[in-house]
Amino acid sequence: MADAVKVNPAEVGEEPADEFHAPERGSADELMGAEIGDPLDPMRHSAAHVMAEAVLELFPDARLGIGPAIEGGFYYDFELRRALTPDDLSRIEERMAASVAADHRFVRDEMPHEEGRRFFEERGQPYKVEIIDDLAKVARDGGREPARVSTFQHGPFIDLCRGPHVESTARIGPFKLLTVAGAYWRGREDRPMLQRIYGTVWSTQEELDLYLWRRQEAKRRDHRRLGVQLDLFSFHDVSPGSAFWHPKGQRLWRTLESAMREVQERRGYQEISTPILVHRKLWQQSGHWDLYAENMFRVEAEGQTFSLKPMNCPESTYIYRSRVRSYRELPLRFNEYGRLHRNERSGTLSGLTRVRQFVQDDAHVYVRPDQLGEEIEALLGEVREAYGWFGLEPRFAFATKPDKALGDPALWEKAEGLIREALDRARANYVVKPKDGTFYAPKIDIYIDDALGREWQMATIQVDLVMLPERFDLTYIDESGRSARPIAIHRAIYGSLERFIGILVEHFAGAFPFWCAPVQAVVIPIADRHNEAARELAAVIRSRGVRVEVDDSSSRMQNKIRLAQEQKVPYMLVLGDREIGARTAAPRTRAGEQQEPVSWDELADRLARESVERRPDR
RNA sequence: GCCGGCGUAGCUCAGCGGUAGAGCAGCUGUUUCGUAAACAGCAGGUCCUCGGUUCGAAUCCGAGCGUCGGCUCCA
Repeated sequence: MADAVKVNPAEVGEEPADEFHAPERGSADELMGAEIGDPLDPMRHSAAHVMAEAVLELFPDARLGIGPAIEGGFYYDFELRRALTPDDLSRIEERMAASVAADHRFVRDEMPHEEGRRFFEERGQPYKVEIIDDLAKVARDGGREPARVSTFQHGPFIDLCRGPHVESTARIGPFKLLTVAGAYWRGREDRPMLQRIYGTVWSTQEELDLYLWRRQEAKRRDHRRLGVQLDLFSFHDVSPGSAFWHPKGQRLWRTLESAMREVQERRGYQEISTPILVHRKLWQQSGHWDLYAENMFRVEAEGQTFSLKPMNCPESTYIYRSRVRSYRELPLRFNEYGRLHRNERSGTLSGLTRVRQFVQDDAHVYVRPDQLGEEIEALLGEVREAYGWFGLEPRFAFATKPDKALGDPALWEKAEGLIREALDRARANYVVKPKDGTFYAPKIDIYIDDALGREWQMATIQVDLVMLPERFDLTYIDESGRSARPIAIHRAIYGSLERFIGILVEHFAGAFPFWCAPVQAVVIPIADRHNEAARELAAVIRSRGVRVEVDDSSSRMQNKIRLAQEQKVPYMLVLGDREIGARTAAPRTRAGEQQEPVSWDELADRLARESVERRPDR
C-alpha cells in the first residue's frame, strides 16, 4: 500500500528492536495503538472473498492463501500457474462487479474440524488445510479439542473464514484493484511465494476517489521524482542505496544540520567524530558481530578484518572512557554526525527512505540515575523545538520493558517511572506500548503525520541501562568517591538526515519553508540592462546570509518566473526600470502573492530576519 | 535475498525483427520584453551490460546489474 508507510527502524535511530535492528513488525499505525478495527473492515474482508471468487472463476485451479482487510482495503494471496497481468486485474474487477450486482448473501456455516479438513482437501486447497491443522494444533497444545471450523459462502464461493462479513455482496462499496505483488506464504522466506492482489474499497465513490487522489498525490510528491526536478540529489548504480548530494541538496542538508547544531550547542552538547572504519574486535565486544554481522560491510586489510560502522554508539564510549569521569561532569552530551553504513538487502532499498549509507543527528548522553528524568524532559523539548521548525506535531510512544530484558529490574522500574513522569510533565501526547522496549532499554519513539496524513516514525530516545554502560564498563566517581554506573541515552531527532529530507520533500511537495529552502530568493532582471543592478541587489541580500541567485539568462521575465515557480523558490524579486530607479524591489511569493515594493536594505533585513526565525509557514 | 513490472538523448516518453524519434532541457543566433513558456536553427543516443537466436536485434530468448511495487496485517 502506498499509504501504509513502513517503519524503517534501522534508520530511525539507535538500536530499535532487540537483537540489533531486527525488523520490527507492524505498521506504525498499529504500533500507535490504533488496532481498534475499522468499521469498514467487514466490507473490506468481504471484498476479498468476492475477489477470490472472481479469481477462481478465471483460474479454477488457483490455490487460496489468506485474504484479510487492511488499512484502506484488502488483499488476497493466490498460487497460480502463471503471473498475473494488469489485464487480468481488469477481468477480475469485472467479475467482482458482477458478483456485487448479483447481491449474494454471506452465509455462515460450521463443521467439525475433521470434516472441514476433508472439505478443503477435496477442493485442492492445501493452504486452507494447513490453517485448519494449525488451529487444531494450537487447540491441542492448549489442552483443548479442536474447535469446529467456520466457513462463509456467498453465491458459489465458500471460504474458510471466521468472519465477520457484510450481509450480502451488494453492501460492498466502490472498489478498485491496485497492484499485484509477490508475497511469501505466511511471510516466511522458506515457504512458497504467492501472488498477492491488493485492492481498495470504500463506502462511497467520493471516499474511493479521495483515496485514489491521495495515491496520485503521493506519487506526484515522491521525493525520488522531486529530488531530480529540484536538483537536490541523485542515485547511481555505482553505489546502490547511497545518495549523491547535489549543491542544492547539500545546502538544504547543511541548513538542517546547523539548526540542530545550534540547539545542541545551546544545550551543552559537545560534538565528537569517530572513525568509520573500525576493527572487528570492537563489534565483537559490542555484540554486533554475532547479531548484526550480515548488515555490516566488511573490509579486509593486511590480514585484519574491519567493518564500516553501522552505528556510532560503541565508539562514543571510547571518548567517555578516555579519562576518569567525575559525577560533576555529568550529564555528558556527545553529539556526532557520523556516516553510517548498513548492508540492507538489495530488494529493500528505496530512495532516501531506505538506504545503505546515511548520517544521523546522533547523540549519546551519559547521565547519573538522578538526572535521568530532567534530561528526558529536556530531550522532549528538543524534539518539539526541532519539529516546530517544520510545523510537524510529534506524537510519542513509550515502549516498556520486554519479558526478555537484561539488567536490574529495580533500575528498569525506576527508569520507566522517570520517563513516564517526564512525558506527563512535558504534557506529551503519548501512548504506552507495553513490553515493546529493547532488551537493554525502555524507549520513546516519535511519530508524525505528514501533509497527506501518512504516518512516519521519526526520532527515538532510548534509555540504555545496560548496553553501553555494562558492556563497555562505563563508570564515574560519585560524591562519596565510589565508582558508579551511568545511564546512556541514545537520541536522534531527525533520525537519519537522508530519510528526514526525503520525508520533508514529500511533506512540503518540494516547497520548503523559507528558512531552509536551498534557494531562498531569485532576483529576476527584466532585460539585460537590469542585470548589473540585479547582481548588486543579490549581493546586498547575500551579505545578510540569505541564499539568493540571479537569473540573468536571456529568457523573458515570464519564463524566469515560471522557472522559479517550478523550483519552488519562496521569493522572486523582479527588477526593471521602475524598481532600479527607486532602489526598491517588489517581491512575488511562490504562492503568487504580489507584495508591495520595499527598499533593498529593508528587504534584506526582512529576509535575514525570517531566515533566523525558522517559521514553518513562510 | 525472493516474486512481478520497468531500463531508448540530461528529463518525460514513443518506436517492439529491416540499421533510432518527439516534447522539454542544452548550445548558437535574433529578440530586451512587467509577474507561470518569445522565435529560429543546431547539436545530442555502446537503445543498461554480457551472451544467444537470426541474413539482420532497441525490438525475440537467457543471464547479470540497476530501479519500481510488494514480501507484517495471520481462516
